[in-house]
Amino acid sequence: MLDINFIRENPDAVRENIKKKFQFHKLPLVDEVLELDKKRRELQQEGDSRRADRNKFAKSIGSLMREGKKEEAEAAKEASKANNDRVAEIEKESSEIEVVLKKALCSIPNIIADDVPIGKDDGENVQGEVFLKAEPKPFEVPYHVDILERLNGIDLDSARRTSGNGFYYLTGDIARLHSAILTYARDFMIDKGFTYCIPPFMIRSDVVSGVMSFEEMDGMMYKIEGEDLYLIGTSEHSMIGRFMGQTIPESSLPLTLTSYSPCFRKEKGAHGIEERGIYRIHQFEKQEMIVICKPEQSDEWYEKMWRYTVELFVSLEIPVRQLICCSGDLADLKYKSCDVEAWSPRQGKYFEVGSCSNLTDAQARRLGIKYKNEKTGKNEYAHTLNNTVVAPPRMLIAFLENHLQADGSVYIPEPLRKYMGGIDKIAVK
RNA sequence: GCAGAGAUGGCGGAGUGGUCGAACGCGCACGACUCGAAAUCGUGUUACGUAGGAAUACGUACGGGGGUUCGAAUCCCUCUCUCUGCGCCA
Repeated sequence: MLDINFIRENPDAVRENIKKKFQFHKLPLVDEVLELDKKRRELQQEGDSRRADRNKFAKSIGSLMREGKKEEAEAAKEASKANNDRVAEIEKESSEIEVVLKKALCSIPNIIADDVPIGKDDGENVQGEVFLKAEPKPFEVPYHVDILERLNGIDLDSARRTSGNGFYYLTGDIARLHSAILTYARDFMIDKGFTYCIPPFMIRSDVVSGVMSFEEMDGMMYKIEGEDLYLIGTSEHSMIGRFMGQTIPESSLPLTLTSYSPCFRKEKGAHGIEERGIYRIHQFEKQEMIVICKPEQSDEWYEKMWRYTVELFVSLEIPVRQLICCSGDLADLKYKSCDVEAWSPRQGKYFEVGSCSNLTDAQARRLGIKYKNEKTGKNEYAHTLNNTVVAPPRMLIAFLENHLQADGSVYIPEPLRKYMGGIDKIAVK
């Protein structure tokens, strides 16, 4: 969500930005917004002066009553009523305009960073840095479910019976490995100075509609029957919701938080939900990082954040690369975004294991997340960023494929061993 | 879950239909006094929107939403949260 004042002053920059994102159908929105904004301000001016009149009437009626001038007071009441009718009309009209304006404003994409590659869709995303050498295995790498089953680490049949497609039982050493990865990731982020946080796993509808559009909500969120509660799709929802409408003291910025939560997603219409396995599922767990900072700090934090994820994967000896999101693939709120992708020796390509985004002030403006600028004394919108630290079980796929040995066992890299009771491999049962 | 009480500015806390953006106190900022400080005295101190170069003016906001009224912090409805007691429970 852009600042209406910015659009008013820089309509061409806004149009140029829309073109860069190949959203030509949204170009008319700029003029629509300018028009609505003009109308809105006109209405406000008339409304304000009418309301000023209402206040004057009310005051004079008050003093007339006290002086006992009954008839004059009644006459003033009549006059006031007529004025109030007009106020009501204006209020109705303004609130209608407000709704349309807000919707249009939310559809206009955030200004993207200068260094975002221009491209139509995800096919034009650009490879960034590459870490560790991506190599094929000297033997055939089976599908991850087969690896898991051979290690006695998964029970999909039972999960289908109890919960349906898109759920899983992880068992034994694999379940332990899953927890070990999360615990390691948690400690990894704490060591980077982040504050560990366990948020609510359910949030109210007003928070949901604050953090996402109706379409996203419909496609992702599970609603609790009979309650005004939804299961979170990511801890970002409750982590960012925590700061809705809040003004944060400048001295406590940047807020660097790492949160754990299970994530629940309907994945309505999503590609791959029918696929057997744990790549796309209705429930998974995730360690996330959230940064809320001053505007001048967000570029720096963005760089740091995706590199932390890379560092974590590299420490677990999993080859990864950065994939820079091109303009057309960038969600509307994002200024800049990249995925961290892990190497799949089975498929001979990289696949997404995390996503890092700088939303600048777009999300903060929408949700009213501000900080008090001590220098100017003004409240200003903060910048928000989020990134995946690690999300098993998806990450498990990369882990298993990369650490599978010729004998069918799976190698455990050193940093994880202390969370696995000291073992250095998971052997075939 | 039941019963009762409550939610007001950065904090404490008045205010039960008009003169209330809100007494008073604390805090904070500036000034005076002082070599300097404390104490004291004085002045100022909410946010957001609109107009304006600015000073400023007007509007909105007393947990959220809705209603009654010419006029609502104050009355009514509703939701949320907090406290106390009872009940239940990892």
